[in-house]
Amino acid sequence: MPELPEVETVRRGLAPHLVGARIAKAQTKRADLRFPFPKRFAERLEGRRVEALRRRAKYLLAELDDGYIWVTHLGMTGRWSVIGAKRQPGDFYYAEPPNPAHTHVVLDMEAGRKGEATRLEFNDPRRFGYMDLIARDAFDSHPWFKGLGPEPLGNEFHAPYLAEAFAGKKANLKAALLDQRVVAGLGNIYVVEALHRAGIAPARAAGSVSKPRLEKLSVAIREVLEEAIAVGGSTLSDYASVDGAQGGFQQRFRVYDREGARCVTPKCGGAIKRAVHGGRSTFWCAKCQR
DNA sequence: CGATTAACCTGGAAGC
DNA sequence: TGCTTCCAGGTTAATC
Repeated sequence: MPELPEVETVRRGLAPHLVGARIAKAQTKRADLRFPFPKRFAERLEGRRVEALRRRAKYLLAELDDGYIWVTHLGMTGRWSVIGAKRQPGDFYYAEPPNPAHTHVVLDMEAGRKGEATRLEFNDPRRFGYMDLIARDAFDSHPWFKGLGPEPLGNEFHAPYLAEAFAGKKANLKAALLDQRVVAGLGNIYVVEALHRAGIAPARAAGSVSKPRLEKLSVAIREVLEEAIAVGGSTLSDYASVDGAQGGFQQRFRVYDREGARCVTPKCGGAIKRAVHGGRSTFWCAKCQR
């Protein structure tokens, strides 16, 4: 269930092992994930030094020293693990180790920032994840990236932007926020949670929402993402960070997966509803979301 | 244009 | 103990 906060958590966990380090050995265990790996993928990774690890929307971007960007999308169940990472019992629980039958990429790193040689494994039971190597100067025109909207935690995302993006739109708000061309990185959980915090019904036509409400919405989106990142994202079943730690934000869901429960908004207490739209569950409080 | 369905895959939970 | 059905973080194409 990697949405923006989960991908960001993985990025932060992976960075100390990747950035500044050279890939000593790369192995793929099959020819494809959701899509075929690029030609000679493993060979092209071997010997490369990772100069930076960034995130765009739900993609991880590793900038290599040969001018290529190595892209990973985690799909639904993709997981990067640092093998042998010390598990430090802290605020969060630990996930089951991934099933080795679904480990598809193995990287042996030379020394990273921490000075340790580590093994990194990509595991993905459903194989909705995907990877590619994109030349840096072709990145902006690449089909996965050229149409993406602004980062919701970036400076270009604010109420006036939403007003412009939604102008004349008859699609419902929830669908509009899931559209990566409008804003990049939100998924089902965080859209539903942000709409609840903003007090707006998911079925509202996007173009019909007032400016003050869009202000509330833009703030709610930022807040929910920042809170989620601070606790390592949300774990429904598969997701875990690179050291096996589960997220903590699932304990703070106000509507997601809470059908029939009472709304926690002060003085509300309405019943949380669930409906399916476009094949995905939507949760909201019929009393305080208008 | 917008809404819905299916497709890509596996595994876990629930129902009978 | 089976077996079947439904469901899940994402993305994209086809169809109505």
